[in-house]
Amino acid sequence: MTMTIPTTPTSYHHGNLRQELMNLAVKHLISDGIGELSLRALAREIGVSQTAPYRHFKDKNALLAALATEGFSRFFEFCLPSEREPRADLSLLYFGLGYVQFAKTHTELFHLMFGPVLQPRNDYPELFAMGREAIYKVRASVERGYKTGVLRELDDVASMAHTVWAAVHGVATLMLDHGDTYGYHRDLDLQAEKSLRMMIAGFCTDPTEISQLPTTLTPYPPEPTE
Amino acid sequence: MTMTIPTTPTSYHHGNLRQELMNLAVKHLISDGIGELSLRALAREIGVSQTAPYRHFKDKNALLAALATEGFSRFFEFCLPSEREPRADLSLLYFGLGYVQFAKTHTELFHLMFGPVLQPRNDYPELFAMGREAIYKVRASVERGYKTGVLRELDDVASMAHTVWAAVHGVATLMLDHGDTYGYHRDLDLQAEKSLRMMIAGFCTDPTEISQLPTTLTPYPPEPTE
DNA sequence: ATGCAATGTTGACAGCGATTATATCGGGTG
DNA sequence: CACCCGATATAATCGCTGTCAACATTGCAT
Repeated sequence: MTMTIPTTPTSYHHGNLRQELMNLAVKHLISDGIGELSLRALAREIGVSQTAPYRHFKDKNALLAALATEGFSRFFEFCLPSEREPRADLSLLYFGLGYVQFAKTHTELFHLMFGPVLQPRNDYPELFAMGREAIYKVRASVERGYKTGVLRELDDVASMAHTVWAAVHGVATLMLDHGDTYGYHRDLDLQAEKSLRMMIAGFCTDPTEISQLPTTLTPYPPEPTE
Repeated sequence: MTMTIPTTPTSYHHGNLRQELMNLAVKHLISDGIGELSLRALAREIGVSQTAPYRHFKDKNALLAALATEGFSRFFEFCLPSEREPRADLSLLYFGLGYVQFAKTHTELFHLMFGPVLQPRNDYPELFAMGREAIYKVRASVERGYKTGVLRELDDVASMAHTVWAAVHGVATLMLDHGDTYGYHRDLDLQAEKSLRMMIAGFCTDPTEISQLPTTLTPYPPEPTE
């Protein structure tokens, strides 16, 4: 009887199936996309019966929802620079840059979190809550921007936050879903950042800070390393 | 031997299968969504064998691509007010409003046309061309706006058009995919229009025209009539 | 008329999500 | 210690799907 930690458990009960399913699912999500992900394939690869996953997830969408929820945790890390930035206008810019960066490096998770696959959201309360949390972060920045006078008070806080969100969301999704309409170049990253700056600058009382901030382009390419 | 026009053909050959498949597919797309659409179900409902559709579409995605391509034709009609408007800034606003309106009334088509389902676009040349045609329309407006001096020359025409596109696209997709994060109200339409105006106004030398134009809200609700 | 390309049919295969009933484990209670 | 119960995994199965290969029918051009 092996007493090793069950990395390769020989026992009847796997013991860590839920987590292992999610880990493997993320991998397949990255390499094959949402549509190709199959519960059966996951179970097969882990070496467990094809119905075992159903002990941990009510159905396939429940697994996807769990992935998306976990994805939000990673997403919030991408937005950390935004929360640490005291200037509200720069904070919004950092939020946008983090948003785009996340979309680029976790494309399939992004589609899961922000796309139409898991709808209506009411069926996934945790996921719903995560979305709310995200928008609240933007609202906080906008409110701060109003108080400090760096943002133009074009509308109430909620509406303004929604607008900022829409701007950022548009840049990111357009980059993902229509990137090949323009060709997949470094230009795309650059264009995304330019678009972000243009729009956010339009919300500022003094746009010079936004335009003067040095570019945050990450070393290109992340290029599918094969 | 009935000589009636084959609305209900009794002959071996259907004669109009391709078009009928597409019509029925659109219907099912509206009521059931992309994921639920099944070639077999379509064939069954039309009263034809389950493999007959493959004489007209290489695979399921080919049918979806055809739908998306056809969808662009309808889409361009929604943008007609934009092309008829001589003032370039208002033209962009109309483009955005048409875009949002289309997304709301043809949600599933919208997801097909602008979402990640049919990717890479290289596999669907006509679809690809349609996307290009759309962006060219925006570019034309931007160029006109530069020449007439109503748009601020924040960047070159292509970049500026991309940015406008991103703004509009963000408003529409956020409305569709995160509408229930805020609740499905008339407020959503209103918010979309406000966001559009805010962003486009930021691109104008004189934003008063944009903000003074009367609201274009259509009678609410389209409400699932069921 | 005849032959060919386009169109539709039949039958089959593998893969999928999901359900039901059954087997195995492990921890807490007597 | 023995026992039982809940949590977990299994086996067998259903109905559905996309897709393929081989065959049947049609209409049009020659």
